[in-house]
Amino acid sequence: LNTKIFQVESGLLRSYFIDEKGKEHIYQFAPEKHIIADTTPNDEPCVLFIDCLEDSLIIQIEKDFNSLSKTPLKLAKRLRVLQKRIVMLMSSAAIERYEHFIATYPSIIQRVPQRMIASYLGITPEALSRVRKEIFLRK
Amino acid sequence: LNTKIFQVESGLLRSYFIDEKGKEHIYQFAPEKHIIADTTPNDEPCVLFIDCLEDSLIIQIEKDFNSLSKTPLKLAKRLRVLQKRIVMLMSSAAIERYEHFIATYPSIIQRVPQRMIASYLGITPEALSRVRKEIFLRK
DNA sequence: TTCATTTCTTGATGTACATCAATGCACAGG
DNA sequence: CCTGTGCATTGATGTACATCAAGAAATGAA
Repeated sequence: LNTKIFQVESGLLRSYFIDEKGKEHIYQFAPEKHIIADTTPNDEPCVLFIDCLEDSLIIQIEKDFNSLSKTPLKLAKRLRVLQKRIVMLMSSAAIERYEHFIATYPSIIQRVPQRMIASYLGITPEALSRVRKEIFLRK
Repeated sequence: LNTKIFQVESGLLRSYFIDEKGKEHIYQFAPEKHIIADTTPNDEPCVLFIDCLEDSLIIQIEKDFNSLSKTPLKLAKRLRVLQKRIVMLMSSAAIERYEHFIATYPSIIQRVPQRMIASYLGITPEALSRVRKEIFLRK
């Protein structure tokens, strides 16, 4: 069921969703200390799937959204991440989103295959490959 | 300064940002009962501008993010909206985003010019005009 | 090692949207 | 009444990315 919030102690999780065409999109990577959740309203079916990318230790920090008064700071942090994500999706080209990603999550680059990063960035693996080539050629 | 959260009692606000090319993108519409904020971290400059689209009555509900324990439910609601927004931006074509918008915010359509809805959807006014024509021709 | 499987890359082509430019259409002020 | 001034529409063209297809490179199992 949805409306659960988890905190990652160690390891790496991801959440992702499947669109109408069957295509998978990674919504979030959650390394150590991050929280991960499907915030779909209770009366709607979940949209996010969550799974482990590495062996991980996870704590369930709240059992539903109606009793989360102890964790507002973590929620505020999530809001910041989501705001930045939306701003990037609306205004930046793929290459800029990738550069922002590696600046923000340098450690994740080495821990997941490129196609997952592409999926997180909202582009195809082919497009990410070309973006990386472009960055490489600039130097 | 940023890190303030406002609740709209009546009227209609928007938040928007300007990208590197000088293009404006509407981040959020906030009609009655909605909350609106720039959740940029305190140590970074604000990215969102907020202004009124109608005469409005606004309450500042928290003066900063470090003392928001009284409003976690509102934050949870915002998280849901943002999650849906990201899912739509990543997986839906402009026409689907528009149809979702009119289903979700039917009243806002009549209250703001189309170019603002286009900006919220992440497309140009021209593209929205064509989307609307397409929907009209389907009937 | 070898073979299988998955991932990454590269090229050719397609498409959804942006951009640019022109026109139409309201509404407000003279 | 005209006449701006912003908004919506339409057409022509451009572009960033997707899709499809093929090969190369990495990864892992026997």
